[in-house]
Amino acid sequence: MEWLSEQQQAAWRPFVALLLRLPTALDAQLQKDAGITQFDYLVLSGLSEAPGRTLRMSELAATANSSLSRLSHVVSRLEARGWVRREQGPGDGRGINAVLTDAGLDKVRQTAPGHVEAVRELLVSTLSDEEFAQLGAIAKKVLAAQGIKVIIPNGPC
Amino acid sequence: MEWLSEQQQAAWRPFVALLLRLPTALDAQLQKDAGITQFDYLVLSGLSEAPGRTLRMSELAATANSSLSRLSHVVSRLEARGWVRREQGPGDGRGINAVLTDAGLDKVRQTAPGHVEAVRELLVSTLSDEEFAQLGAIAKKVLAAQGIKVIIPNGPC
DNA sequence: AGAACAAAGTTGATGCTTCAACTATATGTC
DNA sequence: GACATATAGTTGAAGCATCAACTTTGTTCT
Repeated sequence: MEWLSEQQQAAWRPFVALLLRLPTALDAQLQKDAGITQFDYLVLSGLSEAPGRTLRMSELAATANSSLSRLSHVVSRLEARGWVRREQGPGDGRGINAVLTDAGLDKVRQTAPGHVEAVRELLVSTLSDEEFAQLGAIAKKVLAAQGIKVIIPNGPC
Repeated sequence: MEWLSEQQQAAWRPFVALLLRLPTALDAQLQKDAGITQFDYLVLSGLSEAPGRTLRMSELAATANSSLSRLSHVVSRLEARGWVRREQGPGDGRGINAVLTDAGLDKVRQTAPGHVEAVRELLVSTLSDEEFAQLGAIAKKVLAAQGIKVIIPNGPC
């Protein structure tokens, strides 16, 4: 059983700090400006980028990196706010589609600029292009080691 | 107002995925093996490394990267479990010290190996030394841009 | 076709986090 | 010295995440 070396600690600690602080900061911005969480935003924007603004719950969970249970609760809340609607999916009788409503699309469009700006301010602008690319490559590698493939839709953020 | 470029998205998405998945995975390990959260662990181990196993609430909050409110709740729970005790601090009449009890120290010692192993497995082992160092440097830089200095005590993890 | 098992989703309970409001002590200012 | 303001910390309420249990539908094997 080995502890972390001093060099490893010197990398690990700041990373843990980032893991705690960045989501808090991003959530605070979204909560304040739009009354939603980052996870809500991920779900809404994930749907907004999907063909027909529609995704099966399990696929949406994959793009949002969440459990199905978490997603189900969140979709219920988003549904109650009129931004998402559930539909029985075709084919597989178990499949449920989450569909982004027009109001939901509006919400994403209103929310995106502020959120993108926060991401820029808090993260992107503080790093060189090369560093940011390194960060992405490292994240990808770590996830790949756990068999996770990141889904990259083509949207604002 | 600018969106993220395609290269930036290609870095941002995996990073978001990591931000969501890694804490979940670490929390799951600690919850399963020790019945505590990662944040609990951070508080306990932070105290275990402090002189006299004692830190003022506000200092502890800084080392654990948390709000005072969150810390206060957590310390109350840890106190109820017999791992931490509150003491009136000397000097400043407002200062409260959190002190790690013997039982608390035992808990950290029992918990640390499994947690360190999880960190190794999930993160450290998947990266080269250089990559891991890069990750640390990047995290440090991002935090520094927000005026946050990371406190690095000398403990297992 | 029937039994066993797996996959998709939901639900309710429990515990954690956040926010705003509050108390108490310290510090600065006139 | 009194007043205003800032800092340290706590608390309760509301919202969110997680886990286990459950239902329903699909798949596999014989």
